[in-house]
Amino acid sequence: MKYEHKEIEKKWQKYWEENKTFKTPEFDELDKNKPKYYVLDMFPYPSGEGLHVGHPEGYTATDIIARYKRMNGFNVLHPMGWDAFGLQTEQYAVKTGTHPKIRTEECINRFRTQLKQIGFSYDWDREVNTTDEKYYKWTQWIFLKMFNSYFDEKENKAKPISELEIPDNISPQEINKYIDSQRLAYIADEPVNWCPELGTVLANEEVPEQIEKGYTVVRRPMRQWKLRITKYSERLLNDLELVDWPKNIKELQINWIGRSEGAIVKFKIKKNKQDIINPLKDISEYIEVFTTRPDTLFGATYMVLAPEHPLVKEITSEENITSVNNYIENTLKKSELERTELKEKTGVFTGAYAVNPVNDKEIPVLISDYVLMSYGTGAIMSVPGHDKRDMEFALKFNLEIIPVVIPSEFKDKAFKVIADEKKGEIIVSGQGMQEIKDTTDLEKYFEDVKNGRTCFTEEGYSVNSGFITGLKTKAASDRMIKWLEENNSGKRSINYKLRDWLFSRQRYWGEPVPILHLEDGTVKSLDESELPLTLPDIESYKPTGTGESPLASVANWVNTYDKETGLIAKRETNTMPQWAGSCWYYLRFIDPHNDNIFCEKDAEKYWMPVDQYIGGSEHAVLHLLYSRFWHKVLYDLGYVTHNEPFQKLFNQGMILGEDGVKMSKSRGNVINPDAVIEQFGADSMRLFEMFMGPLEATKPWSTEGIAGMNRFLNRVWRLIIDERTGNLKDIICDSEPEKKSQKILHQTIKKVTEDIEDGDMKFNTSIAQLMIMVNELYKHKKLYKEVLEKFLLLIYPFTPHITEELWTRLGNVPSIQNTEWPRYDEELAKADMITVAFSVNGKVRSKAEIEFDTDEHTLEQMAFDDEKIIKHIMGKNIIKIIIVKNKMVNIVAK
RNA sequence: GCCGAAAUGGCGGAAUUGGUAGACGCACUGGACUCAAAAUCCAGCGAGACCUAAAUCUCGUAAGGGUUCGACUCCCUUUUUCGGCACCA
Repeated sequence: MKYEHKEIEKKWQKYWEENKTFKTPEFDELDKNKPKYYVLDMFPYPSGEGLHVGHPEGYTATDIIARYKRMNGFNVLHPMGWDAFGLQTEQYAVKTGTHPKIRTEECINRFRTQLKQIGFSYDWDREVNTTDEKYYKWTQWIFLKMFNSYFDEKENKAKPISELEIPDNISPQEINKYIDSQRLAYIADEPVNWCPELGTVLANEEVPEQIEKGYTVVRRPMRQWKLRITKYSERLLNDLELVDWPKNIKELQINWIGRSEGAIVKFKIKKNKQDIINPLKDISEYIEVFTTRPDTLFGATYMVLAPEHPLVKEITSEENITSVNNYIENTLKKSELERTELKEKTGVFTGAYAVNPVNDKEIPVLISDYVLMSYGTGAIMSVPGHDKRDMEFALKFNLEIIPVVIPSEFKDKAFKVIADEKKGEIIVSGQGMQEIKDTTDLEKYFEDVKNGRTCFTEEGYSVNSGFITGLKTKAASDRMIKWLEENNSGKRSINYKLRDWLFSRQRYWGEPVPILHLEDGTVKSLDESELPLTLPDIESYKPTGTGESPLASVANWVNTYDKETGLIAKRETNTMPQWAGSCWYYLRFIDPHNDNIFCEKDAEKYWMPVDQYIGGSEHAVLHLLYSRFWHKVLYDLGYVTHNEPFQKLFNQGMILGEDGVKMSKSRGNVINPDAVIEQFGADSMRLFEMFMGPLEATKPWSTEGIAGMNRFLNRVWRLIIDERTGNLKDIICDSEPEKKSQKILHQTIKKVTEDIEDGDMKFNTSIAQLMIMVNELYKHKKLYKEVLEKFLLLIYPFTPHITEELWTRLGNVPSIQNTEWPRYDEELAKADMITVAFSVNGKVRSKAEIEFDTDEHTLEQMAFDDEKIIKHIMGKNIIKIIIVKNKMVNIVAK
């Protein structure tokens, strides 16, 4: 009887389902004395195309871990669900008129069937679906928690809005406005990323991907919901140290958060050379700039504002109004892409001047689109000598360049250093130096900077900079900040690139935002008891294009009233972005059917954090940053007990087509997992995906490769089953295994155990060892049941179906899952005989088989007795002998 | 441009507290079995030198240099590929 993968796989999948083999007991019934292990996949978006071979790669790895951990006595949580809100389904609805709910269900059913075919050991009773009302009720609930919270700067954490202190100087009319301005979820009326083709706005994090897909993204002012993720910049950055994540993902988040240290400097403004604007009463007396190089302040020769800067209109002088307005208009017309494209710098003069606080020098104020309103203060001081962009701009507009930093190698030529016992070093300018060194290259450097031939942007020593001249960049910056603070002209400041999260979408297929807009103009949240706020049925899913969601047209849904006050109200018609549901799904898996709370606290405390999280790196700054943020809010409010959700993260690599390029329909190189399973079986596919190489590597698919895996499983089958009779092979016996079999077995246990335990996800070497063991057993005349059983246990996490079958055929009771993982004996796992290399001058000249742990002296003797070695050292002087036990002997001879 | 990862046979890959380079699989070649094929089994398989074989030797882990008795592994320089960011002041 041959190995019939189809029959066997169907049989065991049915068995597992009927017996709920992989069910994680409810929290009440759980044996809490056992250690826990939460192993999670990034749940998929169930697209219409179904699963592709990339999905099962990570899922197989987590499945191996889950099965292994269960065998090692852990309570394992290994769930699966659906991230099912999304534009693709909605676009399909627009095209076909099919309700997204129906389409979503179809896709989910397809995905579920496919996943079950691969034999993953999920606890399907915990399946979640982000589009299910029972699920998104809690997504909305968490949103309300954010709406009803503020960020306490002193304690660096979120707190309920009821604890917000209202400053004394706020009038009663303004209180609501003040409260609204502090909420973690708030409405902002600012330029946003508008995508006309999709008919919706996008988060900053989403823009690059959509542009790559060929969509356009323009900046457009709109009233939008935002989440105050920027308040968590520092914690999101610092807490990366607490988690075991790949370096590159941490790096991506660090870059995205983009912390930079520096100072804010206040510049007084003159509308023209004579007047100072409203010096006493107006707050626009100053314009603030952010700089990371306060040490270069003496080199600031002009100031540039972003065209959208609110003070531009105020400071522009009469004669410059036309050109300034034209420029602003042109900028606003540009898309985000055009705006950030590197091109020749443009800009116009406002007619105003700023006063440099350190030397009272008047410098012109210009506007240019290379300064972004969204970063820092939207204004910069320009130091063209030491900033490339400023240099480029200065050369084009013929602005002054002053060198204020020199590279370290010029230090001795520029300064004379006199040691002083009390004050350390006193620096005297180069002009007064007694021993004048050749300073021509220093002078050339100054000339080059002034002429724009050189732009030195690195750290060095300050020159031409008054009280900081002679100081190293770091010290000069500190000294400057101190001066600014003493003179009320600025302060130390830390800036982040991270922006608040644009959280609303003008689409139908998302969680409705549970907010009412009352007739008196106030904004009010629904009561928790009113959740879920469900999506109404609708005529057309088409985006309106006006920036309003299709929900706006459902009058009987939109128009309502406030139960508390009786005021007429309109519902918020924006929905939440796709990322919302995935921000907390890992918590719902812990307690998926609870109607009273999103996740019961004791259960949360037991299961969290996720011990191992596996998914693609495309979520590095989207899902992984957003969910960390939500988790921290929930942590601050006391709903979860851990600061970070995902302790250990691993990114699987991409699987390419057989031609070595990314799989795509247009290239026709897409591999369909259904066809692979049909031909070779799920076990072969699982085994092959793990054998292709380390999990994180990007590697091409190979049909011939998977045929090889199938061949191997056939070999495993025939090792135990006699194909002619269908019975066990005659050479299998019950007696105590002899040493040769024990040896290979224990070596294999050791290798596989260590490979799974070390977390490197290099299962290719475990499989190689399993193959070596099979090859070895084929050479044996006698097979021992015990050895075969342990072999099955070892390969079980990789290929569960065939092993369940062989396990029962060897006379055992299913499921093999309930058997303990085998232990190895270190002594038995050691090799008896080992090959050592004898080399002369580092070149291997001979080898010998010897007993393991043969002592150094014997090794040396053997080397000198070796004929080939004698040949190579004859007539030479022995200079040195290096002996490494169990490895080699090297003789150095001349 | 900046940051990160990587480069080993025909292919996927293995080997690092520095110690036999190429485990394991694929492809390929030869043989056995067969009327034949498939399947299976056995053997070979980095390049080169000597007519052939064995033996032996030389070269070989992107390129060049260095440290060392000994380097895929450590250090410096360069090239290429992939991923990310990109006027972030």
